[in-house]
Amino acid sequence: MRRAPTALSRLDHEREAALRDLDPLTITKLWDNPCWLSFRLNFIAFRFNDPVYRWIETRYGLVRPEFVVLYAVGLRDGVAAKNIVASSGLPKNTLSRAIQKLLTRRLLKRETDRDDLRSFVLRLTNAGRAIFDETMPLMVQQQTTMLEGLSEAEQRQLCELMDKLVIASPTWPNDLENQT
Amino acid sequence: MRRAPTALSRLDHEREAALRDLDPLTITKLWDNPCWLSFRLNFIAFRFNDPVYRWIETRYGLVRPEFVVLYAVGLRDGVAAKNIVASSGLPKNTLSRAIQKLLTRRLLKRETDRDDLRSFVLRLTNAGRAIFDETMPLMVQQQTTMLEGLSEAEQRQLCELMDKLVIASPTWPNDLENQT
DNA sequence: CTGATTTAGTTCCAAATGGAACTTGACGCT
DNA sequence: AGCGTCAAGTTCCATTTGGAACTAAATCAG
Repeated sequence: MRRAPTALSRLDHEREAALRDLDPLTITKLWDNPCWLSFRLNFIAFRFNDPVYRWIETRYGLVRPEFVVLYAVGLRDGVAAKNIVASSGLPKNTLSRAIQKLLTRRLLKRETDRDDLRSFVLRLTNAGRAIFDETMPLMVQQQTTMLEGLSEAEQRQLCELMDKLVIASPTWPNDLENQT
Repeated sequence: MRRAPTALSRLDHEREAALRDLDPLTITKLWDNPCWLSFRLNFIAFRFNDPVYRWIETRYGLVRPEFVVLYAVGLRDGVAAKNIVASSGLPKNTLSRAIQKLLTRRLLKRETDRDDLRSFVLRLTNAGRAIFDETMPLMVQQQTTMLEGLSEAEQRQLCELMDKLVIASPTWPNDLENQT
């Protein structure tokens, strides 16, 4: 027996529900698309990002780049703008402005880096930390909900597979044309 | 034996390379982040999307929303703007403009939908199809390269796990606050 | 059938975005 | 030390973006 009958029918039921709720073009992009990987990645990521950014915006009046900064500094106290640029893919002037905004709102503070006078060390203020601490559990909850459809073992598998991809990523080409 | 020694050392070598090439903050976001899922999704998706969009822009002068339209119509001839809106998450005015641009560049044509006179049926012209046909193999190649670090079995696993997530996605909340 | 509501797509305009130039400091190299 | 190149962050400004209002067609309620 490959799969328990109940599991099968449940999956079929859910598949039906999914096919009913999703736009036909979305279904094509997900299941009839040679580039299934990127579209599924984007699709799943969007179902996480979109609620998070809308929450952050309506609750705290922080727009996307601002929250990117707050979250980054929350995760790793003392980073510089350049690190956020490198890790987010956002242009540095956008992030510069986001940092200014957070500074004037006193959610962020900074001091010049003793080792590199061009650079600043960023830290959250108590108010900034409060937003981070309030938001993190909601984000974790959203992630938990999203992973609930997978068993413990499957969640671990997913984590490991994505780990392998990330580890391999430095070898991937940065340009389409450089593929021989 | 859990893992062949060569595989282990190879992984360690690659892990070291990854840790060396990536910004410290990126490493934190990937491996020391309660919300590992979304960041890894975004990270891997970005390594695909970014080369693709830069190629499309420099090669054909198409910006992101324009290529989103071209790709969507290429995948599924006869879709309407509303489908592209629903499947891409881009606002409808942005897509409206992208469609106008493609129409004037004669990469796209449209006819009114006989069943709904508000709506249009979109199709690629030969010129539009040529771009799609030229780009698709490069995108598939990029995807293949990205998946090369995984075995056949692992690739299938990844595909199935993402499938399950997508199938479950209609049950995920659309708002952070609605979590009880 | 008629009026009220919803939907597909467009237009308007204030705001966000991001490439490019700029400023200041770091890091070669000789 | 002196000069050329590079890097961190900011500023400038033309372009893009996207919320909101709009038009016209479809759908629903009575």
